[in-house]
Amino acid sequence: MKDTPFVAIDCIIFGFDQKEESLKILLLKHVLQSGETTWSLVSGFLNIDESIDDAANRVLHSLTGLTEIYLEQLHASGAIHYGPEPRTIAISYYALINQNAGILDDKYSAHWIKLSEKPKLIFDHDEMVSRAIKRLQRRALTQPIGFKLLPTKFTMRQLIKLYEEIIGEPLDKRNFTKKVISLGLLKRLTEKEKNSSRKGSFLYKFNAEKFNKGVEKGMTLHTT
Amino acid sequence: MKDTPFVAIDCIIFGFDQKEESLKILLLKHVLQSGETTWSLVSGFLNIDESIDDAANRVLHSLTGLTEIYLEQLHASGAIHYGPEPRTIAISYYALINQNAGILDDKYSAHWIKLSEKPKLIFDHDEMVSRAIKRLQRRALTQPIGFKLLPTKFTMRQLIKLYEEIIGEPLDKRNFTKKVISLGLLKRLTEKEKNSSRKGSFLYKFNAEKFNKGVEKGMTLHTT
DNA sequence: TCAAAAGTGTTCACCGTACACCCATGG
DNA sequence: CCATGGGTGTACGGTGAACACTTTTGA
Repeated sequence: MKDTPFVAIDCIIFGFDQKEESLKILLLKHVLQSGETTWSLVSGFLNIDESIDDAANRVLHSLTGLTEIYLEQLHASGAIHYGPEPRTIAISYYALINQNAGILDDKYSAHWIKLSEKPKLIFDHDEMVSRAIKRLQRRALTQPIGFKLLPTKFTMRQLIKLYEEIIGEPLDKRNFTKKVISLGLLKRLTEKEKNSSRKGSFLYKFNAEKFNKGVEKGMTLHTT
Repeated sequence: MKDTPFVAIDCIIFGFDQKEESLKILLLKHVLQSGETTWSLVSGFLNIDESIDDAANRVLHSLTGLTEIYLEQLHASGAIHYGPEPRTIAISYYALINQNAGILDDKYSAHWIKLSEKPKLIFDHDEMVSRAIKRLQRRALTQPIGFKLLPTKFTMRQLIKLYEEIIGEPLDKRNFTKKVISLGLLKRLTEKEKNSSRKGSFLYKFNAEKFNKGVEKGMTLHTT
């Protein structure tokens, strides 16, 4: 028996589907020789000559083609009698993608799945996902992290819908708008987006300077 | 070269010295053959046949004799070119000890060191400590976790001093007392502790039921 | 009698929350 | 002209924060 375990890297990748206005995660579909189908997180193994953060980036890039991703370590799990043999410990990361979660499917055999429609995953990946959701919820309420899931220009409606998806509760439009504006995190552009409504709605960008300060101060959001 | 890394477990163990009213961590002193002295966290290696949580408990117990400890995983670190060869990744845990941080020194060759007097530690243990302090500070402001550092019966003064040590700022006695009482986390006993003052001060215990609810609701503390 | 710690209330300012109507425009 | 989504302000209550004096009793 080996005396050191394998180290797996598992990534919970969140994306916001702007069309469906829903939060999704990127999953890999495996078709076994038996014909059975299983699902897993985007995963790989740590190489002996790379740091674990590098490994997470490599895994993410090689399976999705994505780069410059917000990535944060979540947890190391290493129960016995659960998961693959030989002995493996798993380090999970969660990632936020600021691109429309509807593209890049076929090329990489990864699929964007609505959180509410998530199939059962292998090993302890389900537990990792629920841990990632909790982390995302906590972060969203204390840091302006949700912005990392949106494209450069976005409407206030998209921002609200995104936060509603994350925390799983409806938000008050006026209070939310007031809050994010008063935090100074946003720049309203003069452009309007005209597809979604007859009136058209303003586009916003992030105010990058204030953004970083805001992370420290925290960002409390109104619910209901 | 091996293709899987060693997995180290490093524990940041916090204790509250009631005599000195200061927060301390438990460190191991190593005297090298050269006569040089180095310091490290309480550490060990993951065995192939135990979970990582079990490993943390084992390491903690074998080096301190302590059991039934509050333990929480912090982070996995695994940079290359830093730390021991052969390749090792380290999983850090932080622990809170509810016993007076002045005992059990000699028996286990571990030393309680004031945070302000912490020597430089080996590898990336300093980084782990600062991460642990941050975590403890955050937890202390949102969960009644600080109670885990006190004995069963304690005075309000001790509780305040502990929180002041944790967050590194003075607290308003009246506001703090009001807050913790209103949260219902405490039971005031009829006993008084008579050593610290002529008047004597009431002893408190935790209200275990409300304690767990309080964890969910959060506990905000007054500063200044 | 005095020193040293314990105990206790009030006021103010801010912010989170609830809540509803008019605007612009493409069809 | 009307349906659809966009945009905006006010009033109330709760809570965090500031702040000082009296009590007790061992030495």
